[in-house]
Amino acid sequence: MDTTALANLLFPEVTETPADLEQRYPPRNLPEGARVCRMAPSPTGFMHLGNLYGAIADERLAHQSGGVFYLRIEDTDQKREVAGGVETILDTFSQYKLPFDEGATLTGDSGAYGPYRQRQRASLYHVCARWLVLQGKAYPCFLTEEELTAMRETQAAEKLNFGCYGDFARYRDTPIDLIKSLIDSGKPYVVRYRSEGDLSKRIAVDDLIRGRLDMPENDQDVVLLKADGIPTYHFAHVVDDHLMRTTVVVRGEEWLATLPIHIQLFGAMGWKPPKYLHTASLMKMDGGSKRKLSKRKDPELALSFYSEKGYTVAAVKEYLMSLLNSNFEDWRAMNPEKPLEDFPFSPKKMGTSGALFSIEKLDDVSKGVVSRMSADEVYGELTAWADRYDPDFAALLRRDEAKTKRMLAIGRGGKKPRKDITAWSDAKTYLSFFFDETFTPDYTLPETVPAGAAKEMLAAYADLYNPADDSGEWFAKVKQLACNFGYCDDMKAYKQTPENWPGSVADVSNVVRLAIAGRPQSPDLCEVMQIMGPEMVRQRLDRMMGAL
RNA sequence: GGCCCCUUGGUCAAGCGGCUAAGACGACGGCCUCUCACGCCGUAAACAUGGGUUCGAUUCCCGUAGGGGUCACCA
Repeated sequence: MDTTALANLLFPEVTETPADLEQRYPPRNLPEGARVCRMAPSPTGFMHLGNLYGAIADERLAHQSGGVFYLRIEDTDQKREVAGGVETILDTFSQYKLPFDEGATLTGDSGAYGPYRQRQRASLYHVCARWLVLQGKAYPCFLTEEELTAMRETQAAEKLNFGCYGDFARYRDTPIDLIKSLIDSGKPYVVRYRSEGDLSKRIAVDDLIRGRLDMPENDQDVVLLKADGIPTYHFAHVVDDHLMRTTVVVRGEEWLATLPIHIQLFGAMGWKPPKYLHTASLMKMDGGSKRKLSKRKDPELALSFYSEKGYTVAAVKEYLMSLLNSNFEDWRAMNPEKPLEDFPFSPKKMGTSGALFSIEKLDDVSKGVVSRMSADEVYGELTAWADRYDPDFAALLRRDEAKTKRMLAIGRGGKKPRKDITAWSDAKTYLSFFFDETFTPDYTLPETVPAGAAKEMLAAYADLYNPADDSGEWFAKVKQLACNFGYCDDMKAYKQTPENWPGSVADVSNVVRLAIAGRPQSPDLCEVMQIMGPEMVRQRLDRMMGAL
């Protein structure tokens, strides 16, 4: 076979060789140990937890080592591409504060190893594919979709492995004249790698978290270039990660099965493969068993889910980091105030089996994160969230900015801060009683207080109430009120012999709480009343008395 | 079906030949307490299974089972 003639027939426009590309994209000049990692999403308009999970590992690995973290857009599948897909990707990474050093931008590229969109790299893949053809390692294949399907059925019937290999690779040794006439007749074709691999032979590959892997060689003639001349993932990965000088490829474990293909292709090109780090997939409990999170079935996989609920960026990252590195939680407990970037991230600490995503755990992490924020920070983030998802609420927050901040400051800042807020959507619930517009009281009284008594208590309290009272004076008055109505003002005594009283000071204070907050729970009532001010307090006392 | 990965409480997980098998979330109970939230104390709860190797296996090896993934001109 005259491979030169075949190469010229297939790639008449190609004049360069891989050696030329080596020159154009020389090895990076980086200090020893610096890692080059990439985030390589498809612009499908859908960013999910898995993307972020891997990206955090990429970003940490790169930046912690003084290396490069770059963005490459894998747009080789036009069918799945969505308008604005790249914008979504860029927005997500800027929102989650994972800064790229180079890569695709909204309008083009930034960096010396571009282009960073695979479709724009077509000529690069062609140079490499042509070279493989020249070496006799690649050939055009004219198998149609129907023929491929039929092949698979035969293979299934005969209990053989699926795929295009050995004798099934019918176009391997097609004479060049026939190839030429098929091409001239307009028959579409793909370019396949001609595999010399043998399933009975083994290869060893090292994975950064799994250690040495022992796998069979690849014997499949995989597609390098699709009929439209655009590469498949396999070929694009090899060409791009080599020419872009990636040193660590972080990707999901679903790529483990095709790793022998990649190793084979790197070998065929005469290139050294990068290091690999295959992450465990995020799982979810479904019925009785675990399964990989699916974007069709699981709304919580989409990052937009967390934005809408108002989970903070910091909380989602912290939670993901705790899944990524098992010792992160301990480190965080020791270093509650340090930025995430100070944590010494290590691939060795990553787990190999799929972690079940737990929203309860996220909530716990989230409460901790929010409780450590200042009232001003909470106000700022909450308002920004409301601007986007709940403008009416945002307007209330702005109108009463100073008071809202004081409300948010209750129980904040000490050693043991309150943890009422998980995400901004429930901050709204938490604050709802504070604004007349969202105040929807439920005046269900404690069982120990009849309506008539409650009304009298409120009237009596209205007389006692002094806006200037501090918490000591405030509570003294509530106790006095309790006594006046024959309720016990000593909780210890009451718990010993509850039958001696109609109820306790807790019930009495809850009547007042009901009037002020419209519900049986609230943060420190005295503080709340001070923030509301006498006018609002009296209004609310009157409102409840009227309702009873 | 072939191949690959994985297997410690409900969940996330320490462990890396000898331990009463950590810790966290969740659950439950209690304390604190004017409610709630916090905090504190406590309880229940695990090495999938069968063979080896060894004085000794959660830990090493093999098998089995189970779970997951992958076998596209998708990534």
